[in-house]
Amino acid sequence: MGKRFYITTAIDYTNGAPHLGHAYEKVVTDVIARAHRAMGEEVFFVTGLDEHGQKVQQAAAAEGKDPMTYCDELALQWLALAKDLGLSNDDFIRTTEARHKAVVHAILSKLHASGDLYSQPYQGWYSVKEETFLTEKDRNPNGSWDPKWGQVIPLTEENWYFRMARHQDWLVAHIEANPSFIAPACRRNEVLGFLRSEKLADLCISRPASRLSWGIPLPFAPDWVTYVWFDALTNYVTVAADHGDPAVLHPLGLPAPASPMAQPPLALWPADIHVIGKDIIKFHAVYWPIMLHAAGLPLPLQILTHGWWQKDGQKLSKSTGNVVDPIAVIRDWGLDAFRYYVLRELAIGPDGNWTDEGFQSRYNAELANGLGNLLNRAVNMLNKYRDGIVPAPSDELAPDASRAVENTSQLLRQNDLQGALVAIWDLVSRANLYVEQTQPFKLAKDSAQAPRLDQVLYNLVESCRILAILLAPFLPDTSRRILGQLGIPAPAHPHVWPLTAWGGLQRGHKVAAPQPLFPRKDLKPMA
RNA sequence: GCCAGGGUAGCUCAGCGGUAGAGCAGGGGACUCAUAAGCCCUUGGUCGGGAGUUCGAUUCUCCCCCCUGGCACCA
Repeated sequence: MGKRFYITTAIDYTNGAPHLGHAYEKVVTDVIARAHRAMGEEVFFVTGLDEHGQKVQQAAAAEGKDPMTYCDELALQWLALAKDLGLSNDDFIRTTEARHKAVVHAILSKLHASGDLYSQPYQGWYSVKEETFLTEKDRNPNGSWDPKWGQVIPLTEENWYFRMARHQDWLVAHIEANPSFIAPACRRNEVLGFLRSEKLADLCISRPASRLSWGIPLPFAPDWVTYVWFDALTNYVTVAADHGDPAVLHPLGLPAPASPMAQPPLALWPADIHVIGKDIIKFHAVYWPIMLHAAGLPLPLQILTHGWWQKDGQKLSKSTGNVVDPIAVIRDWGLDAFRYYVLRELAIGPDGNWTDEGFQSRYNAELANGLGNLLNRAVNMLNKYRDGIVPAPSDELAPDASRAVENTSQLLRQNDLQGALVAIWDLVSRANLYVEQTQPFKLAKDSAQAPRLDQVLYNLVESCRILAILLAPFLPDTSRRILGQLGIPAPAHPHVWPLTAWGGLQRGHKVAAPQPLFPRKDLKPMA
């Protein structure tokens, strides 16, 4: 039972419909998962939903539904998104599942027993209308409360807290000793910056059940439910526990689960990468490591933080209609066009800007004119001049192909998906240039040049075959379609990287008919 | 306010001591296998402002201006 490469997305909070940001994070994670599979690793990729909490409770009530029904209905929408995005996830976690409650209870019980949790009254100003405590920051400069809060009353409430401050020095040391723990580096610096300058406050981990019923009760104090942290973050170990991972079961004192999911048991924990958005970095780079440390569990190896998307230089906003609907883009342009644009346009880290013009420009220039046209002209010429029969191998472009494979592999290992696509397109450009330099359409007119034409055609279709393999993690469907046109069946297993070796196409092999991969589209405003 | 990172061709960015580069966009050309795609050539910048160090600064130092991100419950 070898340790699998375990990668997660953040779980999404189900108080609305999915948008570009959600879709982006999932695509990034999917590509990394597929890349590791391609390069020979056993991978476990999980995404899911965070379904508890006040907003869900309120949204359900507003629709006259009980929360579980509300969550079940929304979950269908999110499962559909995962399918539409072509995700290769191995599990899908929902925090309302029984398997999750068991693990949350186990962690909380362990921390309670070890004295890491304590209860304490909190007194503050409470908005009855909004059902939330207010702070001095919510107060108007003149000391009054904004009318939007309605009636504001002083309220005392007992809650449970998690001792964090005593782990602060340990965490700083851990981050310093593990430079790749928080990526990219600018995020690491930010986390170190505030960890060094501010003393961590203990974390309030509960809400009275009387005020928030939609949650997991504290195992040692059922009049409270656990509040977000131990509920949402714990999902990552829930999945491992549910698949029978002893690295989680033993420290938490959990029995091996009876579920079929745990047969055979998998070794998942610790996670290799948590992919998250920059907005939740403190939870993943500060709270989560401390929670795990206190519970005696190993830490994830990397918190990989991506940026946010804007549209036309403006913040995405439902109220102003400045949104990108990933489902609509996929419907109109195809899944791989969507995946390509978000991966190629934005490196993992900085914020990005979606423009319809940019999308169409990359679609036409890079997918249609670059990759698609290369395949089309290569397959077309082989059909036209050699009845689709592959000639004897020739290795004129082998060094270029192997450079592309080498660069792509290296960049993928660094999670530089954007850089890897650039490296792959270097080969696309090289092969297109090769056509101009060798002019096979002229060679075809002179029977004395037949041997030379054979060489050129082989180099072209073989380059296309290697491109299909390199693209498999990024554009799985396109990869299959290229192989299809080359008359090659889809690989039987995901560990395809050995197929990047030059010379895979055999003499005498018959390719299929050419068909445009990405039909060119006229530039016009997107629907 | 504090911390960090930036301000270089129309756009996105690389360069970081020896008087500027790429991709895209714009302009021109030869070709024709191809999704009128691809290929070749090309216009275009007092490198945010000022001072200093230096034989010499886009590159180093200082000051100023502007932008972005972070500063503890938004992917």
